[in-house]
Order: sequence, then C-alpha cells, then structure tokens
Amino acid sequence: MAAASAVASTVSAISNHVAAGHLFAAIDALPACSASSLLPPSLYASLLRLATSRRSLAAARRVASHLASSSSSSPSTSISSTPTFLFNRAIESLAACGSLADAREMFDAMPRRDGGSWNAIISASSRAGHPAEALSLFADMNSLGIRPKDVTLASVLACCAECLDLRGAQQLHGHMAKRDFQSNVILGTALVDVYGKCLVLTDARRVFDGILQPNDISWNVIIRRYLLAGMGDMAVHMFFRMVWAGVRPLVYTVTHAMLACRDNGALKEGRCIHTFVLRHGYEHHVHVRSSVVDMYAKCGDIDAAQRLFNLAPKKDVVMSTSVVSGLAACGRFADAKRVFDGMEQHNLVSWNAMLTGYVKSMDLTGALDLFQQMRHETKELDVVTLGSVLNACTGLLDLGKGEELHALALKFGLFSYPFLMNALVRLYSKCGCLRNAERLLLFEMGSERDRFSWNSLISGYERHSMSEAALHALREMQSEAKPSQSTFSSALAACANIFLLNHGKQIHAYMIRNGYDIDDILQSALVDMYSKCRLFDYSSRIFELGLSNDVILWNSMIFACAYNSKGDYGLELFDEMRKQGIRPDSVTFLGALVSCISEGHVGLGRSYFTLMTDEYSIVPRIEHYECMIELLGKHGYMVELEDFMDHMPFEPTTAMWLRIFDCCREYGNSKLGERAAQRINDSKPLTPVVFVESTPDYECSGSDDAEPMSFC
DNA sequence: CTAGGGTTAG
Repeated sequence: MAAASAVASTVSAISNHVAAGHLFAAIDALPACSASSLLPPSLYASLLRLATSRRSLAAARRVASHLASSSSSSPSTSISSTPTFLFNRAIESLAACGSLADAREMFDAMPRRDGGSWNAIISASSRAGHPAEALSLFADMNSLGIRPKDVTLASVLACCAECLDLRGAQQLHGHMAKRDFQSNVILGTALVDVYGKCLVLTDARRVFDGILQPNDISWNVIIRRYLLAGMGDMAVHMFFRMVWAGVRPLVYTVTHAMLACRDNGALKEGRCIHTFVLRHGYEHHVHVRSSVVDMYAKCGDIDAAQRLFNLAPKKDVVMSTSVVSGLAACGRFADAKRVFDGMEQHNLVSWNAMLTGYVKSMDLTGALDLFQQMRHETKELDVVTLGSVLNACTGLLDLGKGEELHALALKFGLFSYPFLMNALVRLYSKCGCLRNAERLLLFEMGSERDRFSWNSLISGYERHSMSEAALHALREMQSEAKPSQSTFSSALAACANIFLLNHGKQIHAYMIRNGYDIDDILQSALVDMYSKCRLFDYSSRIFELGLSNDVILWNSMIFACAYNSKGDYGLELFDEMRKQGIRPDSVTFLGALVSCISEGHVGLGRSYFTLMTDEYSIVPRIEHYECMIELLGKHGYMVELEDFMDHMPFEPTTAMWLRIFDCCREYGNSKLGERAAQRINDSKPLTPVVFVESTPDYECSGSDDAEPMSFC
C-alpha cells in the first residue's frame, strides 16, 4: 500500500514536470529501476515525445536506458512487463534525436519485436541516410515472415529509389500486387517514383495508370520523372492531362512542365502553359517566373523573355542569368553584357553564363578579361569556369595562360573531370605540346578518356607534322573507343602529309566496310589524300560521288588538279562551280591563281584577282599577293609586276623580295632588281645579295648551291 | 525542385 502511494506521487511529480516542459527535472524524478516497472507506459511515452521535440539525445538516452534496465530487472516473470510499443517509441526518439547507432542498439537488445519495431528501425535507417541498411533490415524482416505494413513499404520503396535498386523495387511491386496495395495512392506513387528514378518509365507509367485516384503528388511525380529522364514531351503531355483531369498542379509541377517545354524547344506548349500560369495565379512564384523566362529564352523567343524580365518587379540572379545566356546564345551579345552589368550581384553561375557568352561570340580576349575581373571579385570558380576560359585560351593559342589555368585547376582540386581534362588535352594538342597532351590522356585520364580526348590528340599530331604519331594514336584509340568521322579526317590528313597511300586506302576501305557516312568533310579529306599521293583519278572519282555544293570540297578538288598538273581542268571546275551558284571563297581563288601560274594564264589570273577583290569583296591574304608576284614574275611581266607591287597595301615581305630578285635577274629588270637587293640586304640576311642580270648559261633552277644569290 | 559547358575534322 505504501509502495503504491509512493509510485502515485512519483507519477504525478513527473507528469507535472512534463506538463511544465521541464524535461530534465522529469527525468531526474524517475525512480530507481527496480520499482519502475510499475510506472504507466503513457508516462514514458510523454517523456519520449518531449525529448524528441527538443531534439535532446541526452534525454532520449536516459529515458531509453531506464526503459531497458527496468525491463531486464524484472526477471521474476518470463514476460517482460514493458510493452513493446514503448521500445518502438524509444527507437524512433533516439533516431529522431540524431543517433541511429543508439536506435539500432536498442532494436538489437529489445526482448520482443513486432511489426512496429521493424518499421521504426527501417524508417529510422532510411531517414538517417542509410538506405542500404534499411533494405537489408527489410530482407531480415521478410525472412522472419513478418508482414510489412503499408508505411513500412513506403519507406522501403524510398530506399530502393535512393539506391537505384530496381530489383528490390520489382520485388516490392510483387508484395504490393499480392495485397492489392498498388492502387493505393501513396504506395502507388512511391513505386512510380522508384521506377522513374531507375529510368524504366514504361513501368512507372503502368503503375501510375493503375492508381485509382492519382493526387497532385502522384501527377507531380510522374511529370518530374519524365522530365528528369529526358522525356520532356511526355512530361508536357502528362501536364495537360493533369489539368484536364481537374487536379490543380503544385507550384513545382508547373515549373517542371515549363522546363520540359524548354528542353524540348516546345515554344507553343510553353506559351500555353504560360497562359495557364497567368490565369491560375502561379505567376507570383519566383521559380515559376524564372522557368517561364528561361523557357522563352531557350526556345528562341528572346524578346518575350526580355519583356517578362523587364516587367518583373524583382529581378533575381537566376532570372537575369537566363536572360544573359539567352541573349548571348542568339548573338545579341552587347545586350547580354548590359543585363549582366546591370545585375545587383553575380554568382558563379552568372559569371559562367557571361564567360561562355564571350566564348560563343568568339570574343576570346574579352573572355580572358572577364575572367580576370571575376578573379578579383570572387574566390569561387568551378569546372565550367575553367572549361570556358580554357576554350578561350585554346582559340587564342595562348599556351602560357592555359598552363596557368591548368595549375589553378589542380589547386582547386578539379582534376578527373572529363570535361575539364578534355579541354586541357585540346589546349595542349592545338598548341603543339603533344607530350603534355599525351601524358594527360594516357596517365591522368585513365578510363575517363573518350573519343573526344583521342580526337584532339590525333588532330594535334596531324597538325604539328607528327603524322606517324597520329596514326599510331589511332591504333591505340581503336582498342578502346569507336573512331568518329573526325578521327578519320585527321588520320587521312596525316596519310596525305607523309604520302602513305596504302594506309590511306585502308582507312577509306575501313570506313566503307563499317558503314561510315562519307560526308563532305571526309570526301574532301580523301580527295586531298589521293591527290597528294598522285592518284588523281581516285580524287576525281571521290569528288564525283555526289553533287555537293560545299565550297571546301570544290576547293580540295581544284587544288588536287593543281598538284597533278591539271591546272586547266581546275580552272574549268572553278567556272563550273560559279555556274552552279557556289560562292568561291579566298581559298578557291588561291587555287585558281595557282592554276593560272602553272598554265601560264597571266591575263586570266589578273582578272581573277580583280574579280575576287571587286566582285566578291574578299580581302586578299598574303598568299594571294605571293601568287600574283609569282604569276607576273615567272612569266616575265616585269612592268606589271612593279606596278602591282607599288599598289600593294603593305610592304612586300622578304620572301617576296627574294622571288622578285630572282625574276628580275632572269628577265632583266635592273631598276626593280636593285631595289629588291636593297630590301633584302636591309633585312640583314646571313649572305648579302648583289643584283647582276642573269647570263643565258646560268641555271636559275640550280638554286640548291651554297650561295645561290651572291655571285659578285 | 528555377540559371552556367558539351569538346573532334577539310
């Protein structure tokens, strides 16, 4: 009797402390363990609830250990007096206060477990970020023959999603089918999410269609999964069905639908959803607004994007960044810069958007300057930043700056990003540091290298006259990656450089055997390779394969004629292409001029030069002037040559003077010849020249002699 | 849960 009244007063003391929110006072009032089995379970439950709401692990531990010891200290009866549900609450509380380890210890130590215990520890593990552990507990539970409750299934499904455990999800699907759970909105939706996350959208859709009353969350899940799986068209389709079914979309469902339109370039549908947004009051949500602006910017209606942006009362970073990149993408570069400069603040993404804008618009020094400014204003940078700036360096062939960026990448721990590594391989390849490029590709990229890395390396070798190395790299590449058209185009150029006809033929045959499409680029690479290897007939057969209106292919063929002493045929092609309405470019004219030189068509060549400058407004390059000098000089048009030179927009180069010098000596033009000699000597050559007219028995072509020009 | 990259070739 006395014991009972003591317990009663303890209980009321603890209850009062709990009611007053004095958690630790309540715990301190707990009696010694031996007597506590008499305390009512609801008291423990309220203590645990309070500990959980305070997130106090210390309190939860004390209550839990009190429970555990009072349970084990009553061995008199074979059945513990502490109800299992209290242990379950303790497990939940310990986990909620942040210690999964304590929860697990309690779970392992408890005398009896029911479905609730398993559910408690499984959801605790799942929530604590240990989905694999939760799944293995779930398997243990199954093997004991304990039937999971619907809540347990929901949390296990979430774990499968987390672990991308498709097989697990399929097994759960089986469980659910047996118990007719799949039409349940919550479980059905969870299953849709797992299948969607594992990218089996057909199964996700089948489950979705089996849900009796899909709610806004179910619709959101299927739409989101279609979007993330890259099936934007289906996401948009489902959005319209959702609206049609009379379910009001969640805010994020609207943004997902908008993003799906953006990904698909679906401007029409995007406009439609924009109208929906305005009509149903979603337009005040920042993310919705941003997604609409972004949709317009990406789908090519940049004016609509800018209009909305200008009307927006608050222009946040995200929306401004969308507009900046949209403007930059469509070439309205100055406008992009204006918006960028008008932004209240920049973050990493907005800096990057502007940087890539500069690179896209080919203002590469502008990109480097902006990067400089960025480094002053923020410490942040990432792979995108470095990738863009590296692209700028590559374009500028600025190896020094590129190396600095490489060092910076290492300093920021940004290695092993294939995108960045490929940018570095490209930089080093383009700049001729093939050793560095090769080292990166072979030793640092490991299995991360792909066909882009190899292609950069191979084209680097080819362009830097290391044709054998290019072909060797092609072999290496073939054992791990499928070469692309561009790979072969570099390889063919390499064969052409060193006249490896058989190798070139093999590549040609390989491409045909393996079904590669021989496009304009490959066609011209083949024309080039065969013509340099003196198989002119092959070149013209390749050329005549298809009627192409690609200038560069025509150029290759015209040069093929020139290499193979068929200048007149090349000039016919030149006329033919103009007849077909193909606009010649500066390379075409170069080919025409070269043909005129070899065929001795001085007047024609002069008229082509005029045609190029006057009719086609092509600014002649140094090579064109060299051709004209050669054309006039080689055929003895000395008066015209002197006149031509006097009208050049720049001072002839030393190489030009040297050629003029030779021509003057051959054809006898002492006035110009002496002038040439003077210019040559002004450039301080190792061997000064003196102008003396050629005697008939002097052989000009013997110019390999030690002192070809000074025979004073 | 909204914004930034995407490579290679004649």
